[in-house]
Amino acid sequence: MSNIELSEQELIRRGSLQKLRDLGINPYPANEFKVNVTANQILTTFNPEIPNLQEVVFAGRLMGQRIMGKASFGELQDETGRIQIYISRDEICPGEDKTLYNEVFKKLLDIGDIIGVNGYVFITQMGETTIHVKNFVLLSKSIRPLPIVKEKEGKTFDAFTDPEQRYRQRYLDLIVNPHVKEVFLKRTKMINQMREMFNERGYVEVETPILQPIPGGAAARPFVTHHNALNMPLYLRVANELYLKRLIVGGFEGVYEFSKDFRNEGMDRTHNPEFTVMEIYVAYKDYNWMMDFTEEMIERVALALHGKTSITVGDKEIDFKRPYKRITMFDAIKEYTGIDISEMDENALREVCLKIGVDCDNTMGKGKLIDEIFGAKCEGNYIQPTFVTDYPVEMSPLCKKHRNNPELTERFELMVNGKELCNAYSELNDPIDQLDRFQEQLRLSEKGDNEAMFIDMDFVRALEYGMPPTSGMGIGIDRLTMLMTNSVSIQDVLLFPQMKPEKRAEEDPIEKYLELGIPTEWVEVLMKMGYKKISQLKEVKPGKLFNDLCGFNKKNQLGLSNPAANDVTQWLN
RNA sequence: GACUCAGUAGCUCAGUUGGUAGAGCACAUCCCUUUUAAGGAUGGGGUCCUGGGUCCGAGCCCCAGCUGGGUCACCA
Repeated sequence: MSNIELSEQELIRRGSLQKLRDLGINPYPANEFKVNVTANQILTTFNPEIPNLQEVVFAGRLMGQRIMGKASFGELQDETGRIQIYISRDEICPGEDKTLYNEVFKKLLDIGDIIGVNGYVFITQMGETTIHVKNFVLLSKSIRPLPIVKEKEGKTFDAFTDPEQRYRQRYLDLIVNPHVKEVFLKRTKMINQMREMFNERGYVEVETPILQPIPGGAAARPFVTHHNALNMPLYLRVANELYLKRLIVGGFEGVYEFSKDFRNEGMDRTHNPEFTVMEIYVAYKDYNWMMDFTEEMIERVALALHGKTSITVGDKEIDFKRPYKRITMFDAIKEYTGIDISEMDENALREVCLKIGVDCDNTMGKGKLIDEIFGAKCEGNYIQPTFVTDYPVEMSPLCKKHRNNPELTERFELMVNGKELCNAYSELNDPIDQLDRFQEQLRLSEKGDNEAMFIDMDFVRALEYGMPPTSGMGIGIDRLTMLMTNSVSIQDVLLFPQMKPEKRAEEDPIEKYLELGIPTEWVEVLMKMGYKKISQLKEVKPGKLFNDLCGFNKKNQLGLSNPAANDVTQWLN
């Protein structure tokens, strides 16, 4: 980047960088810097009566500076928080040479620089726990100014809030918005809790293919890619269900995976094209067992994160204390519409839809119609955790038929805050039934249902060898994190949410300008003035360009010697 | 995908029938020195998202586009 593109503050910082080097200070030293304490440890353990922490070594990012002649204060931020530092000139510079204080600390350090200090901890007259610095060393120079966020009495000033910048430059968000880090620490803690619980029970964490020849296990539009050596299409997985069940066939009796899945669909507050799902499969269990297991898991997560089961989500209070309400889908529909659909056929259901104002069309089968009614009239009402069970067979091609009713399946979804959080089955292990269901999906697909599943014949073959009765459950980790951290957007629980690429203005390479005989220094000027392409340049009159160039030179005090009007004319020919 | 709101200094934001581009913080210079977002004084800093149009004149009005937010639709 040429200097002409930089803001004044960036230029000043680059100047400071050079001055530091001139003073023999390496702004990016290589050696290890051994700290022996964190900000949080200092703030929580310092006791002025002992006193402890009299030889601390600390490193962090300089987030504030209050310079006052012979003595200064600053704030350093490490992973655990912020701590004030106190620096006095004559301690840092005991001799005649006061450069380290007057120049380096006061002028050449900037907010954002990472420094290491050693000294002792004390409490100022104002009652602030502070490191009294005996020495400091620059560990990394920051040449781009940070947004300055200030806080007093819980009130935030000049908060860095632009969502676009926060998501695109998450590193910046994390530096200046400490509460953001909390969300991600909770996310990790949540995942660790779940993993711990599964491992305690002897279930095995596995990894299954992300690149799949058949994108099975869910009905969703996949991302497609191509393998060159095999010359075949491959799909990013939309689910890992069929692979985990193959492992149950292979003799594992409990397997789980935290799985990044990919769906080529719309993006909004609750959908990102890549997202995380935890799926677990346990042999010799059924969906009733899995409901108990799921309750236990979620209650455990809530307790680990909040120390209690009742959590505020938006304007609602949600209690994750088990047991959760269990209701069949038919009863749920009866509860909210007053209509008993349990004996109805497709036509009767379509009439119900018309009567209660639920959109439907002729491509919809029985299962889809029921799903629409449930989605429109019931789903949003389940704020407290509720297991909705026994879905119609048409909607659940991988799920075992209900032991008491072949039109239903042994499936449950856990609804929380009006949305689906978990999905679980007594897994279908009858290979002949499975093939029938896949073929039914194919028929639905031909009928126009673009959400129907692909057929995976190898999976059917695996079932033919015999899969033990198994229950499986999948839970959206991003959605669970949103609930547990009271976040309204999936972007707030993903470190790097998907964004459209930043648009960069097209520009011709410098060589093209040089070919026209334009000197390098003037190419930079032209770029800065907005002539990013030769074609733009060709459209302007030489006289105007000449005037503009000289004017720009003068206004910005570039100190260049102006070209001759004739030269400019030559360039444009 | 539809509708809607927004984009102005490094950050947060003002900007009056359309008439010389503003504030606070940050930055620079100087003065002061144990301060709690902000000591004092002075100063520098702008592609008003981009491209068209209307107009004597556009940050402002009109059209198109880009990026983002919100609502809805879609999302077993």
